[in-house]
Amino acid sequence: MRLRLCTWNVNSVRLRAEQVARFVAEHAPDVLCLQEIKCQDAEFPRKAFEEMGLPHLRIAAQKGWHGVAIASRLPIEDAPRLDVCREGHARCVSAKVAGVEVQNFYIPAGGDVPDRAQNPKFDHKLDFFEKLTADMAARDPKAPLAVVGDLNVAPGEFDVWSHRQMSRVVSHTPVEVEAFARLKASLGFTDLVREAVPEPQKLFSWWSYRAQDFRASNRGLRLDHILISPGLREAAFRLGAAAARVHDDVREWERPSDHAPVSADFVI
Amino acid sequence: MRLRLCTWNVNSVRLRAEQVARFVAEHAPDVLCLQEIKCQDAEFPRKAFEEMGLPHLRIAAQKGWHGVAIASRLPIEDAPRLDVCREGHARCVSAKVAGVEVQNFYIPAGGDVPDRAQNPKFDHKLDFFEKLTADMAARDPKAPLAVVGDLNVAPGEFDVWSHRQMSRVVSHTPVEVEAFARLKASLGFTDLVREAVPEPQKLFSWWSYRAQDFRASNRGLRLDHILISPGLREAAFRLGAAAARVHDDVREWERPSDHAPVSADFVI
DNA sequence: GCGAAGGGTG
DNA sequence: CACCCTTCGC
Repeated sequence: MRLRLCTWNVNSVRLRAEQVARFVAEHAPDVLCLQEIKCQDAEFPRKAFEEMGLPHLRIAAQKGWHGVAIASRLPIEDAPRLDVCREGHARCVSAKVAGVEVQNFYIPAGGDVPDRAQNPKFDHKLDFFEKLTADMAARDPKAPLAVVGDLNVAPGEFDVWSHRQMSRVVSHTPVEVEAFARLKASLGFTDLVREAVPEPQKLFSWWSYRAQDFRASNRGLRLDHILISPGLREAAFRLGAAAARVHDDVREWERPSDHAPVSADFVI
Repeated sequence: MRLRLCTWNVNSVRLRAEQVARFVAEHAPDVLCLQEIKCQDAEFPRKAFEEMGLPHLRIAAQKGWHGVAIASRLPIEDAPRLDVCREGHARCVSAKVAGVEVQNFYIPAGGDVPDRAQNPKFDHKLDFFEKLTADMAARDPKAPLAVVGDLNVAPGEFDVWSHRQMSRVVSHTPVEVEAFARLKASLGFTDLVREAVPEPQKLFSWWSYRAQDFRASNRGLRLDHILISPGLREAAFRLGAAAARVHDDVREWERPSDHAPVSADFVI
């Protein structure tokens, strides 16, 4: 069976309901992980997701800010609820679908100043990575697990439009890149989208709203990720190469999110 | 030549550009007076008005609030600029089109408490009426003049959904009704829309956004007016009865203003 | 630039 | 309810 897993920072699920429906109609994800739903649980457009064919939901929501959800075509079983956000924000949600554990995160952006002592938001971001890394280090690598979401770090030099300029900017500073690398190493994760689109190809999943024409300037960052455990590698590579991509055309739609969806196919 | 003069409180001309275009396409006003354009001069959608066939503009604008404009199919000449708003708001704009002077006003709503001493907004509203009345009293009645706009007073008992209840509510209190009557008397104005739709017919031009179904409850007010000087009466009645109306169907359109357009035809 | 938030107005 | 404002975050 093919299992298509997608992750998308929608920047308000209520304002983006139409675009989500279009993406689901065009690409038929089996599991859709959302970040920045920006609504309370009761405000989530459940009916729209039912009509899209994704009736099974796990939602972690709060008023107005953050918020994550997993919508699934197939029934959802419980998966461990991680306690990695010290501020109590709605930034983590989990599910087990077709035997695969999915952990969906919206990691804090981290503010402007890349200094833990000066900037509590940056400290929170690194603390989030540390807690998450510690949890993953204790896992069984053979269990099928996907860690997905807006991790708010562009981990490689080809994941940013300018490695030199971005090295001083939050999302691509050395300390964040190292935190990402430690998370990846903790369980031997595969960065699946990067495997499918190898370096030195540039690959982005986010472009600022501030650019007039995001295609022309193309000052993007790859912030949205699908990391898979060793136990899920076989399912990802059963057809040879990894089938994973960024749906950057979605960034051109009417009233888009600033993030594009990212998807990966598994055979399970 | 037929001259169709319309007035409409659009409640943001930028958000209502489509509805204005539709109204102009369906009713072909020669002169369209707008209130509550809610934008600065540079933000006014000039191009859209050119495309509607109303390229001649007079705009009195300020940031975000109030703001009035006159858009015309025919060239505009200068008309007296009245200094009747003591707060310096963008509430007055004038034009002379085809020999007819048009004075377009957005008179202050006046707040909640109908007491000049307690409520400075109510005092401002009455002061505005007094200054305007004084200016009009000094005019030549034989000159063709139209005073139009959102005057924020429902002057007659059939201009409100409930005369008894509204007599204690700002817009229909006795002191406002008297202020309106004095303005009307100052130059011998004709309330043209009321002439076309005589009492005791109820006639409204505004319905609150708060009502679920404005047709069902029909708790409207007639706040938008076309007053004409004795010198313009002949042009209004040349075909017998006055051709003036409220376009209440517009209140049912998608994303409507809370005010409906009002129009009057002249033969000049 | 584009989302939220709360506050003010009609 | 539905516009404006400002502040905030990304």
